[in-house]
Amino acid sequence: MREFEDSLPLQLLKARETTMALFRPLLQENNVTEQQWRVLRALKAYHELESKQLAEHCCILSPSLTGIIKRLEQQGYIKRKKSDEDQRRTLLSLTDKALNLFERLSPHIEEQYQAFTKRYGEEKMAQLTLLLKQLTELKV
Amino acid sequence: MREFEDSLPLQLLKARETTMALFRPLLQENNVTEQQWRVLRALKAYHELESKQLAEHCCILSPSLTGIIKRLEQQGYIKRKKSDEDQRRTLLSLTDKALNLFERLSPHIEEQYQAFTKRYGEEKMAQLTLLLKQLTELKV
DNA sequence: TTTTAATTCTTAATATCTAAACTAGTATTG
DNA sequence: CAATACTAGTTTAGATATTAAGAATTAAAA
Repeated sequence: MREFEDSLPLQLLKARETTMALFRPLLQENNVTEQQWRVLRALKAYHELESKQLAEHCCILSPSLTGIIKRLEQQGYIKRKKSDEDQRRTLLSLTDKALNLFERLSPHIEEQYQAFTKRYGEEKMAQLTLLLKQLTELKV
Repeated sequence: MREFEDSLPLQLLKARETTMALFRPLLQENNVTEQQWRVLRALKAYHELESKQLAEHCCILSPSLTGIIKRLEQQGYIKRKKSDEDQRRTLLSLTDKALNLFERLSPHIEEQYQAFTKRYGEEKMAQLTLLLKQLTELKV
């Protein structure tokens, strides 16, 4: 039987914990959860998305996203509108308040990222990114 | 601003999803959740642990672990006893029922692992493991 | 030794995860 | 066009995550 710490899912989980630790304090100061931030970032990158696509990009299941969107809307960070062609679809996008949030946070995020990359090593960072990408592409 | 998909935490999350997809069906067939399985595996590796150490190994916070342990105990997979020296501590260990579960599942788990390693490549697997370990050790 | 501080575990409140069932709108087929 | 199948999104129920606060016990300091 494989040893506990050799488990690849666990290694990935711990690595993720380590990286998220860099950003968590900043997010917490601004009352944004980790998942909310993921959703906001996806919407910033794609400008307008349907709920299903958003879920795909963020690795969040639809039922979770329903609640996350509801709360983000209440906080005034995102707006929704019904699609004209298909009444089932909802189009989501950011508000100005959300864009302001990015203005404020992005510099600090980037700073953390740079500092971390330096500590870890640019080369390793590139290697790791490549390996992760190749792994994820095995999915199908 | 960094592009959405370049986010290291997101890459780690997706990679983890990919690897967990290998084992999820098996766990689900046996009515064990991902976290429960993680706890059981840690206890198998260390034989006896306090709640706090267990949380550490499993990357699960104490409040979550309280509930997980309660349910695992109800299902007859783990047993608890109070420490003699320190009444605050609770010692946890596996029952025979849990050991039987491992007998049944381990071969299939290992099989999935082997197949995946083959697809991904042994060399890459080793590289990835090393990079993740080095990353996680930056924590402190 | 009495008070204070630290530690282990639990509870509470809110957010999220997961699988399954459900609603409403759309597309297909006969 | 009516019956059926499919799709996007939601709700539900139970499990877990996260932060803060609380209870019990032990260690440290005055």
